Amino acid sequence: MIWDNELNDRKRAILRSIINDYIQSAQPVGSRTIARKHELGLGSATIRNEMADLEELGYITQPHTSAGRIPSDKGYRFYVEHLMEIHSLEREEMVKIKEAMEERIDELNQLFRRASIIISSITGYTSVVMTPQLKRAAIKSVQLVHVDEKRTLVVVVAGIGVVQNKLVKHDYVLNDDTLLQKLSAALNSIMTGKTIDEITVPMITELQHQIKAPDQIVYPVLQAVGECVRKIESTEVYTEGIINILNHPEFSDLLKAREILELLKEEDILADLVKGSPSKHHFDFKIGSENEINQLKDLSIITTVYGREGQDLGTIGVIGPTRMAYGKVVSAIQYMRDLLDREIIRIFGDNS
Amino acid sequence: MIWDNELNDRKRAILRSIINDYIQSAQPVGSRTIARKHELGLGSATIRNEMADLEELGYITQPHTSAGRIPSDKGYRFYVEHLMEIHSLEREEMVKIKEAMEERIDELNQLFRRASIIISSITGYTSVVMTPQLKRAAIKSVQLVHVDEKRTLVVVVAGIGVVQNKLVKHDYVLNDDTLLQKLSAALNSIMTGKTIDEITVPMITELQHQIKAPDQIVYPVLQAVGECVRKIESTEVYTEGIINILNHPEFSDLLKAREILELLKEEDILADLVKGSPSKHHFDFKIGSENEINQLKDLSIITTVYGREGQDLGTIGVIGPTRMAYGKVVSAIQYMRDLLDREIIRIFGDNS
DNA sequence: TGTTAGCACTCTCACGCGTTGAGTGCTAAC
DNA sequence: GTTAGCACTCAACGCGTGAGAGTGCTAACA
Repeated sequence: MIWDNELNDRKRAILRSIINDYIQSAQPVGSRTIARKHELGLGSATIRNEMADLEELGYITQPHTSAGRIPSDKGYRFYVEHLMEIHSLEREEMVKIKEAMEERIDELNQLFRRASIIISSITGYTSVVMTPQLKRAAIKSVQLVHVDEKRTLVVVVAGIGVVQNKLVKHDYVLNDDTLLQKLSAALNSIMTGKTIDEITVPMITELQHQIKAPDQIVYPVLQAVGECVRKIESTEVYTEGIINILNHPEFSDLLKAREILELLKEEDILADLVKGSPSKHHFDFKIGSENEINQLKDLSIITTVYGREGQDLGTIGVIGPTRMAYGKVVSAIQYMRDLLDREIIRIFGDNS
Repeated sequence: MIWDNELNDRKRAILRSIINDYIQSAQPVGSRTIARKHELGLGSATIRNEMADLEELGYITQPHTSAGRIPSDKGYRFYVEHLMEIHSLEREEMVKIKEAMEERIDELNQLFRRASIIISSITGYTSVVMTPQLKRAAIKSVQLVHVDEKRTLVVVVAGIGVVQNKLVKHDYVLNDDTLLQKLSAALNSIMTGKTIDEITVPMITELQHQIKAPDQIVYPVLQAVGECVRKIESTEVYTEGIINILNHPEFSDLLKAREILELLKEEDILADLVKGSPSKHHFDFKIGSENEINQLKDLSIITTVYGREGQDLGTIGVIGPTRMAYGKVVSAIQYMRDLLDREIIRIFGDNS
């Protein structure tokens, strides 16, 4: 950032005041307000001059000549990088979060859903939690469970301990599970330790030769295994509090609001939005027009990653208006990320 | 309905015209409009007189003296009972629905989700699908699957063929699944054919005596079985297109819209709203203030039931403004219900 | 007796207009 | 370099006015 020195301390202080005020009030803020509220020991005229400079430099803009100033995307960018104060959460908020997270949870999807709900309720914005993406997961075991004569449950356990299952319906009539046991053992012998794309057609034909299981059962089962692996490897997106968007005056225009809600509903768009926080202990900000999608240029997105270092890293984030309480959101996400990390270790054990 | 004769044919025709027009335009409709658009062979003055009568009887109201009339809840009620024409769906709509439903689906939740999405997209309103409630489901079998040394997957199959599973984490270290097989067999021997509340404590202690499995594994497993049964017996609510609400001019007031969205988000409220369509082949209408929840008095809800007669009946419905295209919605729901019935039989087989 | 043309009346909505107030930029004095 | 003062700008608000849609009522008609 070569521009860091473009602003002297006084300008920074004024910019910070403007943004803090605007975040709180959603109203353009004028020089008098700054002079009065924040004790900078400056008169309004001085502040006016500085504001004119800040405007020329592109940190703030004026909606119209006789209005106060509002921060530009560049202003917010400078704010999150240099000016923002991150005051930690209120004690009661922490308690609330902790209590909610400590209710007995032992499935991952519950955990993520819960986390998403809490973050959105604490911040008042929209939350997104993306599950870790497990690329090319090695299969640990495959189990077949006899449900009834025409249906079988396929269970796949992957390397780090994620489990998926799928019910298959087949035309072949199974009266007991002896065939399934044989098939299950055979599947394990060829699949264990491999990723799905290491399993080749010859292996399958070989398998069929060995145990002479009919096609009507083998194919559906294989397909289900593939489906389970796909589910294991794919990421899921949990989102909560989408309609919180409506609480903020910048979206009082129904048409715009609808458009945004429509977009945020789509999981793949959300996934696109929040992806790309590379390292841990680092927050990624996308502010307003830094976002690729044009309709969302009045939104900011704050994300970070959670999970065991180097392993399954998922993303957690918050979407809100550019005029977002950045400091508060950062601390909320931070707190939740730490809790998530702890819970994940509790559920999976610490095999790092 | 003692009032059925309160309206002669002409009044009915006029009322129908008013409602059809209003459903389409969302504007108060005046006497001239009716006289012109619908060929009733009557002058506007005559219609004005009839409208005055209809107003006095409470079927329509005037927003203010010099505006046209809009239907009251009572008017809509009469409309759905006597006046509404149910023209079947457009051919292309049917094709669209059928194609969407015929993509390979073999899990029930996918089916319901899909149905919900389609209904909401066809009608442009909010759709709700409630899964069948299986009260006191008999357990058909319980299977335990060895996942890794500290985790076991519990699979419960219930009478009609519904399957649920839950992953349990236990402190006891399992190196292979011999113990699980024994436990599984024992569980089956005491649980098969019983509902969950027929299983008593003595049975459990007896079981523990027999197979000498440690508490650290038996208790978590039992709890998981209970959890699975709970999931099997509980209903789930699928809803889609909530924000379609915003498309309708009656909810252009952001505050009201937000309130409604907030309510429709809650699963239990939805469940409350749509419950209570007793018999099959019958539509249940809740119009405006007939609804218990005051904030939703501008909404109507149309529901019907699907599923195999006498057995697992679920509910499918649509929520929209009282000014809803009732005819269209009814035919869409009808069509979808038939498809759902067929699919359910396909998945479960017809063991009725 | 039912229907309809005509008319006066009512009320909303959109438009234009002046006023108000917040906030600015500039200048001159400190 | 800072600040008080002043003229200027512009959105927002309230108000009055006129157009338009729709009504109810009356009187005439079939």
